[in-house]
Amino acid sequence: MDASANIGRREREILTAIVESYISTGEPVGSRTLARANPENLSAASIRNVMADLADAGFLEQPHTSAGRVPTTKAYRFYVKQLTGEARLSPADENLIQGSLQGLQDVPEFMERTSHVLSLISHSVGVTVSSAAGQHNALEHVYFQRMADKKVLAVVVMRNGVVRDRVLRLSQDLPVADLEAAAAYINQNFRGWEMESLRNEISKRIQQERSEYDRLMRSVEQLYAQGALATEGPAQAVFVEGASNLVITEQDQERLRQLLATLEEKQRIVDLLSAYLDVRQEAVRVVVGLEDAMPHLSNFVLIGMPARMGDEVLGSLAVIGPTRMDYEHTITAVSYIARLFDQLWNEST
Amino acid sequence: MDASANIGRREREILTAIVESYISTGEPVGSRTLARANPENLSAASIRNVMADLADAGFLEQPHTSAGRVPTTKAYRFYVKQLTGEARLSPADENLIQGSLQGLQDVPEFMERTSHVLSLISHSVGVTVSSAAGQHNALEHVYFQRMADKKVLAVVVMRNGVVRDRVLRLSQDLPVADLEAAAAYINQNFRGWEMESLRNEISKRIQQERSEYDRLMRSVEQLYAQGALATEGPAQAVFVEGASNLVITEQDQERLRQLLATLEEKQRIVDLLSAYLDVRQEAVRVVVGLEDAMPHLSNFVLIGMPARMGDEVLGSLAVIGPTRMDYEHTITAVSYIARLFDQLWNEST
DNA sequence: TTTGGCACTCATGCCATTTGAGTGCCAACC
DNA sequence: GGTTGGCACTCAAATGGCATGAGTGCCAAA
Repeated sequence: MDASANIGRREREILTAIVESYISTGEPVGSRTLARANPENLSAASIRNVMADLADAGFLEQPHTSAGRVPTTKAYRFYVKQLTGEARLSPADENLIQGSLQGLQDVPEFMERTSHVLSLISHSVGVTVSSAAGQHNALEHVYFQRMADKKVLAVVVMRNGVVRDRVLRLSQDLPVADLEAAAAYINQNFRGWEMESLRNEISKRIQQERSEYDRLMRSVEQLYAQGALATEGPAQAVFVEGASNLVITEQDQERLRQLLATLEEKQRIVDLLSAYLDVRQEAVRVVVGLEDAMPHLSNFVLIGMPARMGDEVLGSLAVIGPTRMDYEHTITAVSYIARLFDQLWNEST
Repeated sequence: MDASANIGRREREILTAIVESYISTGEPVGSRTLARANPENLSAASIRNVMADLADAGFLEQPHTSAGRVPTTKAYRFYVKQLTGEARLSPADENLIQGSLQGLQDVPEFMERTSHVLSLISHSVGVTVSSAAGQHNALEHVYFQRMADKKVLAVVVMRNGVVRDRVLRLSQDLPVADLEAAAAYINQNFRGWEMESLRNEISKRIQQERSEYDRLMRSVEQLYAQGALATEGPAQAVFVEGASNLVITEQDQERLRQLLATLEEKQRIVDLLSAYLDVRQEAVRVVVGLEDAMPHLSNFVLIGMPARMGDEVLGSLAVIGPTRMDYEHTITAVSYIARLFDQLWNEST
């Protein structure tokens, strides 16, 4: 039943050679060229036979009758699966990465530089997304500043150093003294609490006190209701770099335009990564054929993994590029950066 | 001496017609077509004469001998200068803008949405840069959090609601109590001070106290030395949107690639805007011919102005696009958004 | 000063032709 | 039976000739 069953050693070698040739040249690959390039024992005619089989099994396609063969999505998946994953980055690349990530101050900075360096190394689009604030985030300090009538700036500092600020619009004005009291109350009672349980507890206390006349709790309630302690914060930060690399790959004008437009829509990137990358995965994931999730990204590949700092997932890093890409190189780079990030952060903290 | 001297009414009309025709079609414009399109009294031959004069004066160029004329940079500058600036946006565009800017929370959000809406309206690249923190920024509150050995998170809240956080690496560890004391000292003594004079005063006091043994001042000095109160903050936020629009305009592959690459380098954008936009300018500035500042941006135009909130300059907004663009429309949109921003902010504050 | 006419230029599009890489299939070979 | 060489056939892409048409410059007439 399964067409892949008839894949023997010979077939595998030829398929690999075809994929690699197509990746490097971009031209449909014919039996003759292949026979000449890989001067193993095989002749063009034998290769032709194998190619016909591979085409039947759905690994190859012909753009038109008298052209060479082009690998299908299935072929790329097969090719990626049989990569050993033991490749190492070149020293030059390691230096490039280490240099780029030196002296990092915060996570967004890491995200930005990573997307950049990924785009350089993969010659495709480097993409990073910082997670919505993690669940395992403990409160360190809150601060409220009255800015105008009914308008309050809330600054929340988490234990891990993330600072979140937002402007709240209250239904009723609160004087500075009340704001200070509310901040003091929260800081004294909830410092070190995880944000989620903190929110639960506060809403519980608000319920309890509701009946009573308690000026303090009424202030807290107002602030809480307006999301003073919400952690989703602003939209997740998304960094997309290297879009210019697509110009070379993508010949068709209209497709290129749509591609760039898609990459500009941050939300789509977030969706894409969250659809394909699993927070728990330990290794790089390669997704060939993104057309299901995003029609404009047919013939594109996602190579990515979550960025961890110990147990906490701080975001995802990925490369989005054409199926014709150096998989091994890119996979190695992505995994290298993810590992390095975890290390760097631990060391310097 | 000045070639523009011989520009009469007739010449001006024809030049304007040529520029407009070229903007809308992209084809070199010939005397015949022009005569047919603008069925005024003039015949092709007369127009030819005028065109020859305009070409001599440096307003027109020919791609090759037997082709029509193309406006030069000089012609665009002339064209822009004679625009009345009295155009109004279409209601649709006004709605689009107002809708996009509804419910703004903070300046970066404004910047992001504005670059997007500008790219939509101009069909070019919308660019916004948020200023490095203004000079006229008063301190509201600082907060220090010890994160690890010699590592401190500094959070500075300004009176205008800008929150800046950075991780400091101290040469010597400070216990939590010292950090709290330092924060309290700064908050009590300098709340409401402008950042710049604040910094001067602090460094003065540090000088004075240097000889004495004063634990508090030593803590403050350390924190200050590591930039706890620096306001440049992280790199300025730059938002570039609509790069996909360039695909249609720019036919040449290699040029397109360089263009996109240039637009991806945030620092270049900052440089470009700061080179051409003056903080004090009240109106939209149109810069035709960016090749001086950036070779890859030849044949490109910058249309922008600073974004103000009262007296304070919060950043710049601009459109970067090909010389073939709808100047009047874009100018109007840029100025409309800048005005709207100032309004919106004042209203809601 | 404006206009019509005329000779000349050149990019562009069209067509027919050639070229070359590729395929499929068959018969021969080890 | 898998492998190979040979052969006829296909088709995209490159090539070159040719017609087309928009454009120019210049000149002479209105």
